Amino acid sequence: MANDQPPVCIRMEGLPNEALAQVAAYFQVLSEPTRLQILNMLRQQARSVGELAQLCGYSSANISRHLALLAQHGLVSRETRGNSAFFHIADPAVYQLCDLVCGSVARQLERAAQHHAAFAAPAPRDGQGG
Amino acid sequence: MANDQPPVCIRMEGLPNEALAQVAAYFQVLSEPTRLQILNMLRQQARSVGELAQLCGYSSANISRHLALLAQHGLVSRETRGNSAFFHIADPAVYQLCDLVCGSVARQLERAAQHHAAFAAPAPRDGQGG
DNA sequence: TTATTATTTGCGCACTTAGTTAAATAGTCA
DNA sequence: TGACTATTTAACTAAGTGCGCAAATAATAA
Repeated sequence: MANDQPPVCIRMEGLPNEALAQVAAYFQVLSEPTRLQILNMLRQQARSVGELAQLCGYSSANISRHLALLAQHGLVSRETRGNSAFFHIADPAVYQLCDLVCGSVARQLERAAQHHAAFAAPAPRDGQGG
Repeated sequence: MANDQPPVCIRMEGLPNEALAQVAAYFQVLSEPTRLQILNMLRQQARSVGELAQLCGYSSANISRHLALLAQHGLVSRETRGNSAFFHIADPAVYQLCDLVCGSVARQLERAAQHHAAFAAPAPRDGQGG
């Protein structure tokens, strides 16, 4: 399977509330640092539950639940190997998403830093913060 | 006002946990149907708190809190007009994000529907569910 | 000034969720 | 079969969140 991402050209504008709830649910899956950590670790290769648990510093039970949620929303897929469960990324679009958010967060942090600097400095002279 | 979105080329990969928490926080802001509704309503024009409250069917207090959160993360901006507070989109990138998620959700729903159909019918023939 | 309208904030309630430990389930090996 | 390992699920706790109501705050009008 090379390209399983058809351009589903859908816009959120005009979506009924039911559909908005689905979109919100997807965002909610990504609203947890631990789950983002997991996604980061699966970026290069598939990993088992125990492996991810050790890397994250949490219990296997906890990571298993996170993985179940990620799988439920189609972000990761499960594969049984021996008596372990390996998970790999199922929807690479999630990385586009995360990178977009990283950009927005970075801009916001920059703005906040300038705002903060405006209180520390007596007069805003030049916008070339350094 | 042309293009105030410099390509901040940041990837989530390799981000420290602190930064991941910021990214997660941004996603969390978008993980509420009411807030997505608000963003949808601000797509075309700025609106006041009371106006949004009426359109959403919630109290002004509730909408005010949602708007404060959105503003705190740089998604909307506040502007005082008369004795009303008007809010407008500050980070248009949020719509890219939402549309991307709409695509992922749509793909996931399609997959789920096929999965569901596989259980309902003995042979996958036609999708005319009633 | 007071009256009116709009927004924000304090408080409580119902509900959700991330984390734990312990028990249940699934798969491998002898 | 039983012993062992890995994963999942159940039960629970602590913390967070959305909501409405009511009070506080801000801005306009008289």
